[in-house]
Amino acid sequence: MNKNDISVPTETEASLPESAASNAKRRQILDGAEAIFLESGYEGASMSQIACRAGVSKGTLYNHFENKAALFGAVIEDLSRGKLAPFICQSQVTAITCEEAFVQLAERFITTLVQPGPQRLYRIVVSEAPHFPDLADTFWRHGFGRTVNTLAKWIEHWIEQGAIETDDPVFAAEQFMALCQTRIVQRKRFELPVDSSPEHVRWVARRIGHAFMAIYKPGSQTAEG
Amino acid sequence: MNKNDISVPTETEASLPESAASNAKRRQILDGAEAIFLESGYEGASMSQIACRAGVSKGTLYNHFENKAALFGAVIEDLSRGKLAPFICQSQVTAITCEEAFVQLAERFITTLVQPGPQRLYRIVVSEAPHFPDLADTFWRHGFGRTVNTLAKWIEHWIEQGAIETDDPVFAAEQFMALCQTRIVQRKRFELPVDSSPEHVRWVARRIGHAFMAIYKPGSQTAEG
Amino acid sequence: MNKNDISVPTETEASLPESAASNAKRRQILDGAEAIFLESGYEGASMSQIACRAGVSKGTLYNHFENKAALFGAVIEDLSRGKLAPFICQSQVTAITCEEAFVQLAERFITTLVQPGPQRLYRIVVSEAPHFPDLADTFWRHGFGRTVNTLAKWIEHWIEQGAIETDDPVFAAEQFMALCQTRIVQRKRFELPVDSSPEHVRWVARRIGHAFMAIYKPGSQTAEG
Amino acid sequence: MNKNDISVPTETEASLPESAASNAKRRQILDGAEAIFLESGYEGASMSQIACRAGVSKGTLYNHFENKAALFGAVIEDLSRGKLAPFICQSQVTAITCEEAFVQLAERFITTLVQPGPQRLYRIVVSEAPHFPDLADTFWRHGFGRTVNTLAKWIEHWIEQGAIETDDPVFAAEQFMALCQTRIVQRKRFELPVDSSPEHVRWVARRIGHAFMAIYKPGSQTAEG
DNA sequence: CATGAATGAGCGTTCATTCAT
DNA sequence: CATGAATGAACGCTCATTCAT
Repeated sequence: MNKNDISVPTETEASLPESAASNAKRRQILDGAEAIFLESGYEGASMSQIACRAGVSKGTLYNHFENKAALFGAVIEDLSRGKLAPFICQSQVTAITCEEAFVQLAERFITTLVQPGPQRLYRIVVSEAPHFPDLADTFWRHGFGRTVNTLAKWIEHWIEQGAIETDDPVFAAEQFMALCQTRIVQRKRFELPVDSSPEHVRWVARRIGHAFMAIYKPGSQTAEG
Repeated sequence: MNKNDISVPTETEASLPESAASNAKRRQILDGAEAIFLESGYEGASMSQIACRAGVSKGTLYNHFENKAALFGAVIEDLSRGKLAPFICQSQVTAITCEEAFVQLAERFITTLVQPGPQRLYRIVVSEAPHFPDLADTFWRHGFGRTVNTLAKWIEHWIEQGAIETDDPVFAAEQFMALCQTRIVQRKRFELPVDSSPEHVRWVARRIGHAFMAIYKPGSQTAEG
Repeated sequence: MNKNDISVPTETEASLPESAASNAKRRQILDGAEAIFLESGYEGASMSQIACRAGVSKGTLYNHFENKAALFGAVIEDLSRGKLAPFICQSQVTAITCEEAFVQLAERFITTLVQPGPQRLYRIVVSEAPHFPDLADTFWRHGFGRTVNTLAKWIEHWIEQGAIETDDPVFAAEQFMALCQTRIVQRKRFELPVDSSPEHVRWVARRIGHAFMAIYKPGSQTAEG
Repeated sequence: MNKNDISVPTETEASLPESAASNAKRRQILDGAEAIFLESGYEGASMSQIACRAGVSKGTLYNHFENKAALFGAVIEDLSRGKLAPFICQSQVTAITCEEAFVQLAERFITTLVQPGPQRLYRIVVSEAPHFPDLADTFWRHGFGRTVNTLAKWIEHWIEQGAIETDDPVFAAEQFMALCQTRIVQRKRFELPVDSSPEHVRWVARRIGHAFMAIYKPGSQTAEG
């Protein structure tokens, strides 16, 4: 494993095969449901639309999932696991210096987060979190939280290199991700007009990398309580 | 005006009185609608529930607002203007040093943002932004954006004092607000368990203040492109 | 009175003046209500629309008319009396021969009956007749029935002239009116495409006049039981 | 085929069976809807009433018909095709002389047209014709127009016999039908009191037959332009 | 297991009507 | 007498869910 590879091994899914045909239908339903839920939100989506988009009958939905809420839960888990995680984790960082490495990482994060899929997923998870207790937990474990953990380990690597200094790499990772949501990601979330060109993304990423280094480069933590 | 006062003058609302009774009913409806919309989201809220909570008949809703969407828009505007803005803006900072001032500010921001009202408003605005183009704009102008502007002016004050150095105070303000959403605010948004005690808030705020100073204290911007 | 004048003296309306202003408002309401009822039918019309078109408030409607049904009744009476009757009755026939006189009359009838106003009035009266017992009676007394009576008297005139022979001029009048509804009027009622040019109207009218004379010219009634 | 038989072969309906149960429900809904629409008109009928009368739930209505308008269209087509056409067309005329044949035909027409079903159908079609462009066309093709065509062919038969003389049998047919609407049918349409006893019907029919012969018997067309 | 018709509660909205001002 | 806000029943229609086939 390359020292710069921050990818995370995909969890070995138990994935008892049950029946190939059944799994195919389940996949078909999940695909349709993901499309509709992300477009319309939980309440805005209707089981009829989902059945239609998935190309199955409404009854089939209920053969595979107990009800709308259960289907929604499965959709979020599937998305968090399969769509979001790969986006964020499989990053091959090719930088030489530490700061440049974080700049590249910020660039990738921002680029990923402003895409429609992750944006929509973020929206729906945040908005339904109060009504589905398990949902945000799922999203966190497979998505954001996982990224934070990966990032924290990567930061530990740089600590070993002597390029970063902190006694709380997890907090540092969270802070880095918070910084990545400055301006572009933030405004996109509100559908406000914002320049999201690669050039602007890189410009913001550079400022983030610079800021992160300013905070955590060895010697800057002295004053901290 | 105290130099540390970052409050913003409330916009002189035209607020043509029309009729006292009519305005009272409008207020009554808005109050009921705010409660329901924040609880259930846009699609999840029903006009019947709103009428019930507001203590008026369903027909009355439609005498005051053209339809559900218009009522929702009015609710968001009212909340952004009346609930969020005061929370964020009317802060009397009593600090002596610059860093301590930003720590206090971070503390106030976090404390505000983790409260149920702002959390719910954030949720609904983010989730409905794609379906209501005007909505996020309203929220931004009266809420977040206004806070950013206020904060930027405050930062300019510290620049004049020689305590902060940057040529882009608005970006710095956005970065400060992004930092404030590390850990507690972020996790609360996902309804994840997190220590939001005043002590922990203060601890996070201190780290934010320290980080912000590390980024923007005079002399740290030299390496920046 | 010209022997060819088949107009009917307008009934001396009691029309107690009450108040000029009140009558003006009543007129205003009737005008608005007529427009809406004729456009949308009884059930399809709403009191709100009527109030809006009439330029008065909804409450005012109920100050002048007990309810929707009463307003509708007044509208039909007003239309039957004021719009339909004059159209049909005030005909100056300038013909020389009896047949040509009936041709001219048929021409006028057809021309009148295919116009939007009378068509709509016919539609609404026919369709609401079962639900408003008085309504069709009103329409008949002031509209169709009055025309039949006028026509019957006019036929009697021709009987005296020896140009027509029948012992039942009222039935003859009804038959003449039935004939006038052949083709053009009939098809217009179903909104079917039909040539309603003056030339075609005249062509049909000639056939009607000819047919009527064939039925009622002296000597043709001999075989009748 | 008897020369006096003016019946028309029922169109071979494709009537793909799809499923017996589905067609039965459709029939059940149409029956309920016909009853309600004919009683109350299009706007006056409510989908709830129809569901109730048909003995199904409201949702079922919408499984079988896209909306109220589509259901209404299907009702009119069904009535025009199934109820009106047979009434009018399947007439076995047993007359010997031509005039007596037309008297019998008039008698049947009048008898049919004064019955509640055809009366109500006429009312609703005439009143909704402006709002449903296809509707009157459907009614005409399956109902009135078909009758006119059948009648025209029958008239041609009498022309061949030398009993009738005209170069426009279709217009003659229309004229005959117009004559049939004298007095009884006309007044019934306005719900006016009128003697509709078989004796009176026969009396009117005799006058119509006599009139029709007077117009079209050989030799009477000479004066025509 | 897939289907799709059936359900009835509930949706957003409009209605005719009332009544305090 | 004019007004327009208030009402709640009813509107056309959609919903999540069930179940016989």
